[in-house]
Amino acid sequence: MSSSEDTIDAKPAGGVRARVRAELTAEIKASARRQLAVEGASALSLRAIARELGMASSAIYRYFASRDELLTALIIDAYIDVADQIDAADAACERSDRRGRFVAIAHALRSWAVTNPNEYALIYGTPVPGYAAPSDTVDPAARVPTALLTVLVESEIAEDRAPDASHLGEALAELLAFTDHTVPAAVMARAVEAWAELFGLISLELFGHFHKSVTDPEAFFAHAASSIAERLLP
Amino acid sequence: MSSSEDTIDAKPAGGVRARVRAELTAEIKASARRQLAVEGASALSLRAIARELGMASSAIYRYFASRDELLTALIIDAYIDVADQIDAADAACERSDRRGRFVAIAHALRSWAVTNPNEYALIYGTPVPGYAAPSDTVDPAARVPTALLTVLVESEIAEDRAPDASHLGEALAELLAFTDHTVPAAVMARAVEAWAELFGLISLELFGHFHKSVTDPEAFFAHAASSIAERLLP
DNA sequence: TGTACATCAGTGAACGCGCGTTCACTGATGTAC
DNA sequence: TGTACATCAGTGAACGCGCGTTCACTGATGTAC
Repeated sequence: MSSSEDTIDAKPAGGVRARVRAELTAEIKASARRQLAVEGASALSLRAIARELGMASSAIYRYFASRDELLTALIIDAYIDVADQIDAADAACERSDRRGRFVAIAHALRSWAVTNPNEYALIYGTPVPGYAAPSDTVDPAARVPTALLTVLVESEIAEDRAPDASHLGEALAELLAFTDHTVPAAVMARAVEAWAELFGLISLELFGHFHKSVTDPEAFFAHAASSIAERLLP
Repeated sequence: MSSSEDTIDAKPAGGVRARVRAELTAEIKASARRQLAVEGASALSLRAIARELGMASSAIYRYFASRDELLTALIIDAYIDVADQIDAADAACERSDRRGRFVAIAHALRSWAVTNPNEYALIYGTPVPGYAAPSDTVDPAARVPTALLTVLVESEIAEDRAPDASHLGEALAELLAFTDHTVPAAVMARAVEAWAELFGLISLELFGHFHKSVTDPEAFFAHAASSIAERLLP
């Protein structure tokens, strides 16, 4: 989190060299993202990026130590990007309108996915074989589920009206601890179900399984999102 | 569907050559499946298969005209395999126990996915870039959703108790026609939601997003499946 | 049952391609005095 | 302000690898008479 270097507006501003370097780093990532769209993550090629940028393939190594490091940067960027969109959508809502916030978050998620299908596939689709996500990706990855959970936590669902959720306490222990046990297990279970349904809807749509069945995925998603909200936040 | 050739037990049985050919075809697919596990679909290599089988790489072309044709065969096999498992689970239930049938289908789906994560990723994960699924895959792919729908159709949900589902008539037109309009739009919407949630749960689990949150995915899936059944089949 | 011919499986070399990564290098930009 | 040195970006050749696919070929297995 040494982002202080980037935001300082002092005279040298990190120097001309640093600025040019940041720009080229961004260009490399942009070119890589364009490649994702055509070939998919596992076909991401440093040489193809260098070709598009008109530079020697070896020059990429001044910016990323390896192909995997580039992939990691793309993954982290994608997580940050969705999370930012989601947080913005949430922030635009009346704080007390929890259903509205949930629906807004859901729509922000789908919008981002439809606009950036390759980034979506990168982080929520089949993991790239042979690639092990480093721990840097964990925090950004947690922001989306956290945003969904926060809506829950801020609503005061003290009562546990769902039946027999005690047996889930163990399966969801980590999550319950994460919210300091302010959310009862049965409610948490419904939240995880909602989370799964949202991602299921988006994945089925983007990966082609709604072809010839759900012909208007956007309309259907809108319906599903509000019906989940009703179920989740009574 | 020329499976009659395979099942005939007459003397020549298609000839020795045909039998050997079928066996080697199966061996090639088995080796390919083993590769999926290690490298993922996009890294599937005909040369690696040939190496494992101890034959010249060019020999594979006596069995599959191209890499894509092999991939298609694997995809179709995977669809058939899940669907067979699901149908068997369904068939083992009391016909009238619709909730039981739904839950059995759900568990068969997850069991298959957990046992064959690579085949699951092949058909329900990120599509292989550059690969266009031929129309032969459509029918096998439809069997899983059809099994889920059939449970619905066979229950007599004549009443449409959910509110304002008329606006979904268009989005779900194909599905409603598929069931000869015996299922009202609102119920169909709940069915698609259920379908999405099942796949969402399985995908989140298999693709690593339950790590450190849902620590007992099997227990949680069991809970979710039965709560979906209650919601879907009141 | 035996012969003559057609079909097919499998071989091994080759074509042309792309890839990630390393390395010694040139020249430009920055830093210290 | 000017010089001397260190740092860094970018180059181009090379290493070693794997890939899908084609092709002319050798033998073995099947078929027709």
